[in-house]
Amino acid sequence: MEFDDDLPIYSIGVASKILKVHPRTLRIYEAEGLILPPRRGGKRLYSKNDLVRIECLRKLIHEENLSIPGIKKLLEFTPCWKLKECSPEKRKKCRELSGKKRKCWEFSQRTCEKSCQNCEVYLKEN
DNA sequence: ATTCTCACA
DNA sequence: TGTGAGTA
Repeated sequence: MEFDDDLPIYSIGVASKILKVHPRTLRIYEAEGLILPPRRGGKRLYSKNDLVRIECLRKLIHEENLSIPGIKKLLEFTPCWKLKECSPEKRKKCRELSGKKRKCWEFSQRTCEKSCQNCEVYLKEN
């Protein structure tokens, strides 16, 4: 099943082991707002897609020589409807609802190549 | 046993 | 980025 990929199931310990990165690094990514792992009982839980996103971050940092602030800049200049596969109609609603509350990329979590349905999720939540 | 936050010889 | 302290 594919929708399982968004289920938060990995603890930071498991995630860091799979990704072979220091847990501290993962916490830093979150503090920088590059990844938004939901928490349960104060514990971060990463989904399969989160792991993919993190792999993307590390690829950008190491292979593309981008810094954390650099990536944040990149995201700021990349509207969410370019990151995701949003229909013009959906896009319109999205902008009406989001307004100036949050920056696009703050809720447009997605992987490098695959899109997600956060748009719909966001619409439901509001 | 694990994770969390904070701070740094 | 990594590591240790003190908690929860």
